[in-house]
Amino acid sequence: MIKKQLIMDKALELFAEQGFEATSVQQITAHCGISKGAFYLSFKSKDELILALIDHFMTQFITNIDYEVKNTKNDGDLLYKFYYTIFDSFHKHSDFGKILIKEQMQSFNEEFILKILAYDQLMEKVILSMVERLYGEKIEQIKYDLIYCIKGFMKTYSELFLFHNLPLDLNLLAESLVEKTNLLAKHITIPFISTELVQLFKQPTQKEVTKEQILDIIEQCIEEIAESIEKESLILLKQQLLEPTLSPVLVKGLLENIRTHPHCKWVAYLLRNYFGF
Amino acid sequence: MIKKQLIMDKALELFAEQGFEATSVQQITAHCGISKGAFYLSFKSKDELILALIDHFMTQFITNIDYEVKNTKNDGDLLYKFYYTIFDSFHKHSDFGKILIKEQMQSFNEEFILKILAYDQLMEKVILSMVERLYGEKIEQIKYDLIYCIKGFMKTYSELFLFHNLPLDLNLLAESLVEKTNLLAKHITIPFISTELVQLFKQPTQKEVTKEQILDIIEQCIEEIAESIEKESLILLKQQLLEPTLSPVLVKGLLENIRTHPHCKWVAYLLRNYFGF
DNA sequence: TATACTAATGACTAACTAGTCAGTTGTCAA
DNA sequence: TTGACAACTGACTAGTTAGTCATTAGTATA
Repeated sequence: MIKKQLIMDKALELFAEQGFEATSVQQITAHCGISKGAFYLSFKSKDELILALIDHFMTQFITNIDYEVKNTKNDGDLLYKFYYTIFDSFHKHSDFGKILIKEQMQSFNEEFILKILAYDQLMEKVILSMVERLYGEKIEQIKYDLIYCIKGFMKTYSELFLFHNLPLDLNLLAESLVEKTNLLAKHITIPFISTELVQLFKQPTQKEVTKEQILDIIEQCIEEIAESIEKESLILLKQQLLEPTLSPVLVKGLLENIRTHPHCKWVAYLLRNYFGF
Repeated sequence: MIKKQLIMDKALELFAEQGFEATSVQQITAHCGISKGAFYLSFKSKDELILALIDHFMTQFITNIDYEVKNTKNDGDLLYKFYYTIFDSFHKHSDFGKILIKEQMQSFNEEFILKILAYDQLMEKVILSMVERLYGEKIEQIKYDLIYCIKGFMKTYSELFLFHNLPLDLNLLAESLVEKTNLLAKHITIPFISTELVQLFKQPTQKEVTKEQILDIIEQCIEEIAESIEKESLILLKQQLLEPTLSPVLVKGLLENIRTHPHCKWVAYLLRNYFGF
């Protein structure tokens, strides 16, 4: 397990520099100081490593944003916190950010694209819920344009510091983008992306996660982590999922317990959605 | 020469699908119906092919936009024409557009990155001149933010139709983005990208093209193209470059003669800048 | 028809790749 | 000390890659 993490860390560095395909398993193992065989004890294949990386960071990423959005009570702070969290994550995990921007689309492997696309749509969902909460029905006609503008800001402004490592004033960046977003939200009259247009490319993916799938993931999580409050909470949450007995406030408390544990973030996100928090 | 074009066309299709590295020379030659040896008669290496592709499309691309911007007399149409031309080009050369978005940064080869970066800066220069002409000194403080927002629009909105091939209403798209751009230009008060910040990452590249370099390129161009008005014009322009004798209006006419010829577009762009049109 | 030249071929090399597996090492418990 | 077991190694296979070059096909001129 610790070895798996080592490989993922070191591989990420190389991928960010050279890209997936240009990086060989040889290079990765050399960079880790382990043998080729040891690599294949942790991962079935090179592809599995890549998928694991995507899952690891994207779940972390979306989970953070989603939590921030859902738990900011004051609407006035919401956009600011959104941008701040986004760029803070990008900055902290700049290696993964580079990969994401670089390799975001059809690199070769159908599975990668679908995975990244699915996560991209989750992110859109989070942005959409934020936009709707902030601006209400007034922006019904222009909400998809707004989402695409926000995504545009995220892309161009993150490149600015991902690829030239400049000193970054996160506070100013967030404030600046909040102003831009508010401006667009208040004054756009000519939307380009209609609801019909969105339907046209939203057919695939977007499948709901079933209770059984969540149970599987909890199970896996329980095995992975050591004896702790998080583990106890997970076990109780699993029972709650099978047979609801606890009151909502208790469940919410249990979710708070596991919220920050790196291995539980994704489960926490799924459960929050499942229980309707 | 005709074979070179064939290889570039067919390679582009494969690159757009699979990326540079995932596409082998074998695949390219098979797709062209030629032998491996024949490939190496046209290009010294696989890298040379890629560089040639970048040059071919980027020069075409920037040249088109630059001409459109410089030759639109009415400021009211300028932004509209800019967006229209950009997305029209992206749409027509969607294969190259995909590659550009995908592979825009450090894929592995230092030379590619520098090339694309240099063209990117040329594009920024064109956008900057347009923004300054449209909004004047009012936007002095926010002009770089404006450029980055425009680039953000270009990125997100082009992905929309590059990767899901939807029906595209170019007119509506351009109008919609014109409105957004004007909104931002008029109301932004909190810029993020200061002039100092720009200086920090603008050190490399951006070298001016010398008269001698232009002469070299003209020479090459004259050899490449058949006997024609374009060729005659080129020869006269070359003489003008060595020894200015013709009046500006005549030079401008000669430039008009070569403007649309695919092999001369880049030369025309360089000469326009050199003669100050 | 003979000659000279260029265009084109594809088997070949050397260097790489992902993935395997027989064998070695290290670490425990008995 | 012995035995059992898991962790680990790196030479190995089978395949792909970019690039070369002796050979051949095609064409134009004398």
